[in-house]
Amino acid sequence: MLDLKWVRENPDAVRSAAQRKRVAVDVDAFLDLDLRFRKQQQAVEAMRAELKAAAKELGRMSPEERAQALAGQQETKARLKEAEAQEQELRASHQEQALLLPMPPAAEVPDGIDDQDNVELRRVGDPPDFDFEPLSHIELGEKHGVLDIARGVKLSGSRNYLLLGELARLEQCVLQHALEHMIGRGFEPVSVPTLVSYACMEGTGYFPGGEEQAYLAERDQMSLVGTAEVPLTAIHSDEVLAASRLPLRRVALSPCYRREAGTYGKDTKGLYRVHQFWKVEQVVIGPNDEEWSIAEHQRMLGHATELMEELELPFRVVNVCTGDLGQGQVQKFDIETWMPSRNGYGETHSASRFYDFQARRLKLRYRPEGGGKPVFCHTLNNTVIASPRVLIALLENHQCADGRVRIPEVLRPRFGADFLGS
RNA sequence: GGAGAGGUGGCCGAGUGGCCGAAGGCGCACGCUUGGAAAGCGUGUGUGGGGCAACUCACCGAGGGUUCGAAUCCCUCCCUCUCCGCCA
Repeated sequence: MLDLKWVRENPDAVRSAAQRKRVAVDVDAFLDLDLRFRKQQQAVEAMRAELKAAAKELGRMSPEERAQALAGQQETKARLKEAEAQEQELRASHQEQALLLPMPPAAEVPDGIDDQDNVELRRVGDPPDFDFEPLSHIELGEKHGVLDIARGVKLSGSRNYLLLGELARLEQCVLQHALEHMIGRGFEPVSVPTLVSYACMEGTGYFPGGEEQAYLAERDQMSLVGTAEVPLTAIHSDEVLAASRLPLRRVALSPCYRREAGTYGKDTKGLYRVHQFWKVEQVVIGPNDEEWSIAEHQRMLGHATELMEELELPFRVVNVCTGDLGQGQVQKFDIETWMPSRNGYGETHSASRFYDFQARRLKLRYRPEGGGKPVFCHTLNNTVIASPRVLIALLENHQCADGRVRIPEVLRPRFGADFLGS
């Protein structure tokens, strides 16, 4: 949600934001509607003021006088009712359209159409140079009897899977390690609901627009989240926090659910694109300060890249282009990890900053130091680790000539062995 | 699932038809006091929209209704708590 006063004063900035992000939003139509809505609002308010004043008079009148004056009151009430109906109509479409206005991307976001135009910022680590024919994670998983996609599909349809034995354990080790990685950096671990209200989805910017991607429990008007960003960010919605509590740094390990509608035929093999996965997600709620947000964004990115280095995985960081940005995102950095079977980098992390876009929708505010009006917070989020996608990288990059998979040093104490499949 | 109680400002809590946007307290801000602090005293302090000035409208869980007039009466829904039942 944008500040509508700002939108009225800076229509060009909104037009340009829409253009850069390649979203179809008619700013002029919105401004026109906005004007008509406010006019109608004023008309309604004038009538209400009239009625209110008259009601006070009536209270003081004698019964005979009152009987006479009632007729006029009834007539105004009838007119008001009509005007209110129109106002309601205008308000509904006004709100609907306001929710679609795009947050302007930061100046340093590259222009582009889709992920092809994302700009690589840096590479860390070198893709492995195998002196044997490397296997895909599917082949590796089947070879060791730790991955069963066919039966996952039998249970739940396409894009479902079973991890067994050592691979199931490895997954838990990675997730636990990631969680502790963040706790060690001052983040508070939180166990969150993953079945949430529509308000949470709208507040974080996924609805309206993302309904196709979410599993809905329609009978209960709930939605399964695609990321713990949703509950974590919405924890303090409709609240006014004390400034001293900020920033709130939190991390959650949760299951995530995505319908992956419109991806038929894309990444159909293996564990890359699945309907259900685990993710450790970091979310920060901070003060309304762009400088601070920018710095925190880098810190959060660092938390994830440090972990990837610990896991000894080659990756690169990309500056996501305007066309690939979400409606509310100001800037986004993706971490893409090398996956030999793809012979390329595959997205494993996504770090976004929103400024007050989500906070406005969530009514997430704080009272500034020294009192004063409540101010909307800034919010940011980033993946710490997502599984099974990271398992692709772990299995494929660390495979040995004999088919075993080397476990990175940091995970060995937890995993209890140096290799998977020995 | 059955029975009951309740949802009021940043928080607690009074308020059963007009004098209530709402007592009182806490918290917070400013001032006094102090060597400094605490305590104490005084003053101020809800949110959002429109106008952007005076001012005005809305909001006492949400939505409807009754009434000239609703925090207060009626209906529906949501949520919380207690007891019972069931159960991970």
